[in-house]
Amino acid sequence: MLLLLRQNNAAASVGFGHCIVNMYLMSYIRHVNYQLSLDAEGGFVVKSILMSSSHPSLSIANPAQAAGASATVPSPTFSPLYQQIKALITKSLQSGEWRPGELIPSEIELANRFKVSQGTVRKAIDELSAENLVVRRQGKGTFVATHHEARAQFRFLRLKPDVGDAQYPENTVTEARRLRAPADIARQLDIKTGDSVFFVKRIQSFDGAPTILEELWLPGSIFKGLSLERVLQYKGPMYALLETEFGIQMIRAVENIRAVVADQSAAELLMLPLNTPLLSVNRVSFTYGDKAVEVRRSLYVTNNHHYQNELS
Amino acid sequence: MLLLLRQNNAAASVGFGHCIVNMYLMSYIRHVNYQLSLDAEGGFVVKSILMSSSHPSLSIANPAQAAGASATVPSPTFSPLYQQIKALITKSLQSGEWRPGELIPSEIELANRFKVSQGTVRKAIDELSAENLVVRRQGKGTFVATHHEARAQFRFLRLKPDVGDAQYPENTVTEARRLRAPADIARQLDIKTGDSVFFVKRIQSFDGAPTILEELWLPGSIFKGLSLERVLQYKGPMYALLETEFGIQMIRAVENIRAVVADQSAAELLMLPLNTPLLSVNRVSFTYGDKAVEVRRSLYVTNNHHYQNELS
DNA sequence: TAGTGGTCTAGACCACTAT
DNA sequence: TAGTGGTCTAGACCACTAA
Repeated sequence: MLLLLRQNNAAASVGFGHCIVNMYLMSYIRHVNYQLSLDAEGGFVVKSILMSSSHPSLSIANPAQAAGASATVPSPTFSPLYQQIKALITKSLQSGEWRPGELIPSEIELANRFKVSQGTVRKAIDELSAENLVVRRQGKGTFVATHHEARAQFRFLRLKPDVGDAQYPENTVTEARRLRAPADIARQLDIKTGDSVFFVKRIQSFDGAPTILEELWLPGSIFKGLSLERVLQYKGPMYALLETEFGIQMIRAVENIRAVVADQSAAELLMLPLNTPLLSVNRVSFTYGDKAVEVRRSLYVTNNHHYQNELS
Repeated sequence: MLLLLRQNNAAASVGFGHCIVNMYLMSYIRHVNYQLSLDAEGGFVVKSILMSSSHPSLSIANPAQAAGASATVPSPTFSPLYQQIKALITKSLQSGEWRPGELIPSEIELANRFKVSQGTVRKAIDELSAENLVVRRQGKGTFVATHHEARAQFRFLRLKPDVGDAQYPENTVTEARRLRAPADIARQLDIKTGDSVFFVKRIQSFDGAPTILEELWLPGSIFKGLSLERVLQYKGPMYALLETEFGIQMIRAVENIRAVVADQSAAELLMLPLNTPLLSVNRVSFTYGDKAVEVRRSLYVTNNHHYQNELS
């Protein structure tokens, strides 16, 4: 059951199943309490709705959670309608109702489904598009973003050649196995030290020159069944593999960058003199719900490349 | 004189002075030619407008420039109305009609001025806000962004302490003088080698520890009268000084980052051992119209700090 | 030709700020 | 209370795509 709280609607209607409860929220409503019970299909049925009025300036704070129903109901807070719609669409993206690369329903369809105007759906999708979760294509529709696309290849890779256009790196995996999470990795993945993680070590080369040496840690509980064979066999971006095989989409990442010098091991693997300065990039990647699903520690050779960043 | 080309307006009206020419643009219009002449007040007067029709699929390409009037008329291309409004507002920001920190006219006022709906102005301002050129404040109005503000201090500085919150750096200027632009600097500033530039060298410290060693080059033609005294005297962000004293706002920057090791000079100034790895950050900053107005080469000590970047 | 997203309008009510 | 930006709607026409 969906429950949307809206600012600007005089109608009050209550529905069940996959439908909407429109509530006339006037500013004098202080509390909304409602009782829910499970119906035959595992959904919720509204047993009662209580509202109490109070001072006009007081607003309504998260009635769904107050009712203890936050676990299953999509936790509608008193946020703008388009934000609630955005959250609902995001939930469908997360649940796999529409898979990466697929067309999502048109704005008009979504507007009908959620019983809001097209403009409100549009604003929700505008934000999703700005966050690169979906891609709009005029005349065709709106598509779920995917890592299987030329455009997406360099979305998370900021290392550019000093001259010429960005190229696809050539991949050499040197290690890929399951191991127990060290404390620092576990902390960044929000799991427990010693929990199972899948570890990958690889070298990426441009024009035959080893340029990136990186180590990846992926939570074993999420990426069950990942193996050396699968990693070796797959040609293409790692995030595309994870998306297709495990249904996990990387949608955001934070990188912390430092300067270091090459130690013996790095120098050998990157075919550089000892103590060559390198960029150390520590990335944590997130999927829906701000859940960390990858730690990646990379060393970038910046002799003929640079890390490019736009500020505004 | 303003000339707006609009997609969705059945009215065709022609006005003079600070007003608008609404043109009914149907898709069969192939060319728009108009002759302009100067009026008594230095503005333009429309002498004639010619349109020729053609195949429906052909669109109109920049009639103002075709008419040779691009120098004074705000070069209205056949872009969406809100983009044209955005360009006009940007022009007013650039010209200083509204100064940094000041309130700009309300959406309704701007809508009246440009003879468009409030919604169209809103969409234009939405984009300006997303680009950090203006700041919206509900109930108060829309303000021109400024570097004189706590929030803006870290807009262009991505170096964060490993522990604790970002702090204000302490500044030590070691050099500030006029000199002739070296070839590489000149190229990045889009000026000629040997042209006058103002050069600043300074050290920024956090908690007394020298952390950033940087050199700045500013085009002398733009920042006339900049002096060692002025730079030493001013306490606060460099960009705030440039904004206030010279009316030049930094609105965008591109950074290229590499790893290097400290040479003798850097090691001494940063009080580090020789060959300590450092981040080398080469920044080019831009003002309105994508005009480069600063080259900044910084060395960041990343022993207790890191360069933080969000990817999405 | 039908369907999609893109632009534009007009009008309503809201929350927030200042007077 | 008046004025601002924020949300929401309904409806129109546009450009683009594909059948």
